[in-house]
Amino acid sequence: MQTHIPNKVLTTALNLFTTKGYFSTSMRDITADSAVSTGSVYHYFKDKEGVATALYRSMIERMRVALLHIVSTHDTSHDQCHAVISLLFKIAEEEPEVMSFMLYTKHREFLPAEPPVCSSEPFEIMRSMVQSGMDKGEIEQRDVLVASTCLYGGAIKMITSHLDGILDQPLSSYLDDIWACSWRAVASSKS
Amino acid sequence: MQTHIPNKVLTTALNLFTTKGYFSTSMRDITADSAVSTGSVYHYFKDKEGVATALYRSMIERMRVALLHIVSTHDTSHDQCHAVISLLFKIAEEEPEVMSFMLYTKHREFLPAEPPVCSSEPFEIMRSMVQSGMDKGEIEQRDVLVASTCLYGGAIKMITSHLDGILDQPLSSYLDDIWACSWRAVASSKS
DNA sequence: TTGACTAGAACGAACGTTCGTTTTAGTATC
DNA sequence: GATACTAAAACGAACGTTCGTTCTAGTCAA
Repeated sequence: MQTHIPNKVLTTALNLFTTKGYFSTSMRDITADSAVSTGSVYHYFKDKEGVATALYRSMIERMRVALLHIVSTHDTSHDQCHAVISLLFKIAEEEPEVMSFMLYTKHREFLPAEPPVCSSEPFEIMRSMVQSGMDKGEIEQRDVLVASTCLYGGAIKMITSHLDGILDQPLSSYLDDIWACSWRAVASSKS
Repeated sequence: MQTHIPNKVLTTALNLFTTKGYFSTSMRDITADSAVSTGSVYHYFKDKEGVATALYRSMIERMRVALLHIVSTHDTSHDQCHAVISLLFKIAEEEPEVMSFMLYTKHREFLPAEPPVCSSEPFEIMRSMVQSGMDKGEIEQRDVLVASTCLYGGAIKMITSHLDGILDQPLSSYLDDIWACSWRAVASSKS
């Protein structure tokens, strides 16, 4: 049972946005499901877009912290990137709404002011892991965007498949297989 | 200059849906930009969703035909899959709206009746290429969904990056690089 | 009493859609 | 060939609904 009103609103909004979509959830839906009155919602948030922005920012921030923690607790790019994909899979399974809103939602459509997810700080941290892997010779030299896209692309596609419900097995059971493919795509030949 | 009304409507809708998003384009926008009256639009299409459905179906069909042609004109899975990615890159560059609507739009939000893109026939054909590659020993044995996701995932992510406008170079200049990574991810060790 | 908070009725704008009408194109009648 | 009729196509003003938001009234701590 949550008591803090902004959190109640954000949690409700997250659920509604990911199940019905941003445009198909009305402020009335949010007030009804969260049991918070219209007045209160507008007291804490400027408008509907403000709710979505707050949600988006809080998730970006959460990811940023988690990724920086991974960087500081793993030595090789190999281990860092593996930890990233493990983390993404874990969140996708335990909190699919969070992953869904972060990866699978076209924020541009209702958050025109925010930069695209791929330009966000978390994705930049992920790319910097790849870059340092290339500097150290773990990862073959090539355009860092290409390498990152190939390394993470498969895993992310797998997550969206999971969110779409087209996977037979639990997502985590694919982790080793996906990682083997993804790493092989970019690893330098000497490793 | 188009004269066939349904085509005028569909072309206009495609442009508006991909630039403003489905929910942010009104029927008034469509009638204004296409210079077709409200009455005529509703004469040819049941409702707004009907316009989107027709658009979606026509694209799926177009892809289906193109992919079957690739299958029939290339012998190895290697060549087939390479041709697929080339085709996707070509469409993404020459008709970004088409790619955008096909790959990057959350159809589920406004086309709840349609199956997700990844379950559509085109994607099934793409997976069958991978499956036959595994049967022939070109591609390492593993879950076909995992292999397909890894093989195509990077390229598709690259396309969405292109559509987001975060690429420095023209998309096609990344093709060889991406293909090298992608194929290496799944190719059997003996090849 | 004041100020932060809550409540939900009320508002105006914008939406998807309908519908009565006009225009067009084709066909039958003389 | 001219006329009358018909059905489909095209039109756009108008409708009812729903939306995001505002506003006024009220509550409760301090």
